[in-house]
Amino acid sequence: MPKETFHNLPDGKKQTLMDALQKEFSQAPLFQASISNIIKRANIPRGSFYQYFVDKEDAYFYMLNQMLHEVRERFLGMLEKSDGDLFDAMVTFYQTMTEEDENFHFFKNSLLNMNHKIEKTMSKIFENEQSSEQCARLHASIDKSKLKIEKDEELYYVMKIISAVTFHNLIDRFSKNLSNEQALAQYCKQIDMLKIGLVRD
Amino acid sequence: MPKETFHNLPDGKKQTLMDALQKEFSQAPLFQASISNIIKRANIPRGSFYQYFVDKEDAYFYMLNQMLHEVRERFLGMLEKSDGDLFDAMVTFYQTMTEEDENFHFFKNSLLNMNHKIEKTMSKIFENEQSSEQCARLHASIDKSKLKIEKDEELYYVMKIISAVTFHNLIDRFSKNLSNEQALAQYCKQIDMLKIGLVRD
DNA sequence: ATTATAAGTGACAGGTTGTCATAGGTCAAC
DNA sequence: GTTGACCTATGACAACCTGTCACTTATAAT
Repeated sequence: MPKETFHNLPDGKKQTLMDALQKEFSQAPLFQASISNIIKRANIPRGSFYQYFVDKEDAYFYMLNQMLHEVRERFLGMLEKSDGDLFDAMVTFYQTMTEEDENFHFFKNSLLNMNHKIEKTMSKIFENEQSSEQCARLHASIDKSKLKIEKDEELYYVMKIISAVTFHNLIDRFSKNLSNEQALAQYCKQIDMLKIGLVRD
Repeated sequence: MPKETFHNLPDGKKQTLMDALQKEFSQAPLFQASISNIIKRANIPRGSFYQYFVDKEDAYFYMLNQMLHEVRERFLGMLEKSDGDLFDAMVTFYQTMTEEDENFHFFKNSLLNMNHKIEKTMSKIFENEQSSEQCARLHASIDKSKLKIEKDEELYYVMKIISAVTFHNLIDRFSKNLSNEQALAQYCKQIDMLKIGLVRD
């Protein structure tokens, strides 16, 4: 987490710094991004950076969390719009993630170089930890009657499966540079298979 | 790929170097491993390393591929032993990957810091690219009559789904330090859900 | 004005990487 | 056995990067 000092910063300076972070992390994945670049861009001295953040990771995860908050809201919105149909919402979600908005390159880099810490953070979009309070809203928005689950706990596994497959498809889309149409078709195919199951009755 | 010079090395020296690589990459993930450490361990001068490999990545992927070759053989063996039942074989495979053999830490590091390039390489275990010749043996070993697929092409998606879920479970197992029993139970649960499908009929 | 507390700063030590000029070995041919 | 072609070995080096720290400057409160 950023240090107190960062939060005390006047809005202008804070924004400049955020922009610098955003640019650097859009250009290179976490492990390749450099603090030197960031401070050059933000035009702050080296010492100041360490006044605000513990290190590169700290800054990165701050950014990432900020962005994910929006994404999560968007996802919950989709879920409500699709009357609690998890699969429909996921497909819509998948599509928005492949659209080239201002955060496209940031997410692309993050997905292509996703270690377990990044993934854990990203999974918050579908907040899902067993016994988390935060996930109440998610649980409330999903129409469970459509799902083949008996206990609430099983929803946890459903979410795990779906998010695993979704992230993998996004990564595939980016690493192979598939067209949006191709990638979407593949994703939908897989979602369908998840729905009906993989073994013959 | 390692340079010619590496292959020309006398076996003893080659082995020493491989051991040094293996140790370094077991101790730290690719992005944190250092060439300086490797050459210290292997007791070779800096210039020599670059005589053998293009860079750290080159050395890493050489190692990884070597190891994966064995793993793949093991997996195909399991598949045959379980009479072509893909799901049974996967569960056995999952278990062997969580056993603490000599390569345990190497794979743990790789899984916890798996970018798309590492993942692509690892997926070779379940070699599966559409229109690849290499995957003939895999296709031959799987009893497709047990699967809900119509065209051969659909097997591609089945494998994608299963490997996505499997890798995610392995990562979960390692990052949360679950016990083998706990982790296996969760994995089997998810495999079952994949088999029968996620939506109510 | 004085003092305490917070923030800003850049030179620096210690580490890393990839390169390159130089030195050393091997082997076939003359 | 000398020559030259070719491959390999070597470590000093430039260029970079990170995290720290002693020091300066600002702000606020008494």
